Amino acid sequence: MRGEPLDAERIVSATEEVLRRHGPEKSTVLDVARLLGVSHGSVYRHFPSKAALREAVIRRWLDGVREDFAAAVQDSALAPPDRLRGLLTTMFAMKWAKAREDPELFATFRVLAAEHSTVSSGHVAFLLAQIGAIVVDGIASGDFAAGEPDVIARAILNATSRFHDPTHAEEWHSPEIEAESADVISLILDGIRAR
Amino acid sequence: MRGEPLDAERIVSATEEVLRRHGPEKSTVLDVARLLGVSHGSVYRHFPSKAALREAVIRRWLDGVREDFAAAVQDSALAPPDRLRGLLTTMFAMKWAKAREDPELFATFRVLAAEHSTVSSGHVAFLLAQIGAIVVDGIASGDFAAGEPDVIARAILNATSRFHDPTHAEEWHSPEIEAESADVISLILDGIRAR
DNA sequence: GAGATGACAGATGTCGATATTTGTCATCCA
DNA sequence: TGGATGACAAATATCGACATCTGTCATCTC
Repeated sequence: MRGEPLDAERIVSATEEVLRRHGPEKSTVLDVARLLGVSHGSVYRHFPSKAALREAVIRRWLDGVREDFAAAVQDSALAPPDRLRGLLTTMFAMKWAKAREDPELFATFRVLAAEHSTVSSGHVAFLLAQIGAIVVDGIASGDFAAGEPDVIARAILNATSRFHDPTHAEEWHSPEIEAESADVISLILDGIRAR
Repeated sequence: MRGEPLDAERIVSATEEVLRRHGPEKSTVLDVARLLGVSHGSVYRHFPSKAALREAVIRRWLDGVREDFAAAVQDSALAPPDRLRGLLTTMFAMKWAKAREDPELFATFRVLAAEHSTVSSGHVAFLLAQIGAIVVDGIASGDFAAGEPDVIARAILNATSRFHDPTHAEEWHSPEIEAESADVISLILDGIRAR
């Protein structure tokens, strides 16, 4: 750990590791400094506060999520309705997988996301844009009824919050969650389809 | 308070009052006994545990909510789509009003409801039945497309969780919540409408 | 004797004294 | 001279002694 130059990137990685080990309550910047083999004063040279450091962690984490997500929903040749179904299904499945494979870590990031709502709402904006783009295509192709794409995209995200909002993470353990999400997605697709 | 016979009903009322004053964390059965002017041993003659007492409170509270709700959505002469819109709008408005007019008390009942999930799921079953009845009518009248009423009712409740699930109570302060709920309701109505 | 009481043990909560952490900064050093 | 250090004050957290609460039950009262 020692030797290499100390930059923001390494500090963020160390912070992530400390959060992973100790959770959000018990993580201190002293822990981060110890892990890096430096004094805590050095950490404060790169980040103005503990809050800023945590924000950098959640920002980087969400950047990664967006990257994974974009890769998983490469725009296929499918028609907009199927693309939308695929996007939502993938989005839910990715969240559920993360929440289930490491609930502690997921809870940790949930705390950080709540602390830094600015970063979270940026993430929501990204999801809205992804959905909105498909809605625009669908309206253009005549698959979807005419309407305001932004309003429709928001309604879709709102109607599926139980399946993607981390607030509902506990409910994602239910074996019925997959069937229930499929039913809601079908309901939505019927709702926006052209008549 | 003294003098009258001590029955379960009076104990539940006193408990509600104590919860209202002190909140769920600080409420003790000693407080309840004090308010009633009896010893705490007497309370334990009527309820086997503090948990059972709290459960009785949340049960009675939800009974009241159902009564108010049933009164507010008296089946009108409207067609099923309008009845469904009215039911959902009323349901959300009632919750929002309660959460806003006394957030502390609402939070208290939220804690109790979470503690006693059996009671809560009974409440959900009631809501599902209300929605399901309208769906059945709508399918019969030809307003709604054919389908499994139970599945459809659950999908409707799931798609609107952001607007009725107390987990989202903080978000209900947003001025956009009303417009967003209206958009989701319209999306749902379009989704179940016969083609 | 049906119902209320209060003493009691064990569990849980409170509170102040003590220790740790956050954030700053004068100093050091390569 | 840019970057790291650790002493420091103020804010937070931890801990154990003490107080309160939960649930039981032998006893009392009407």
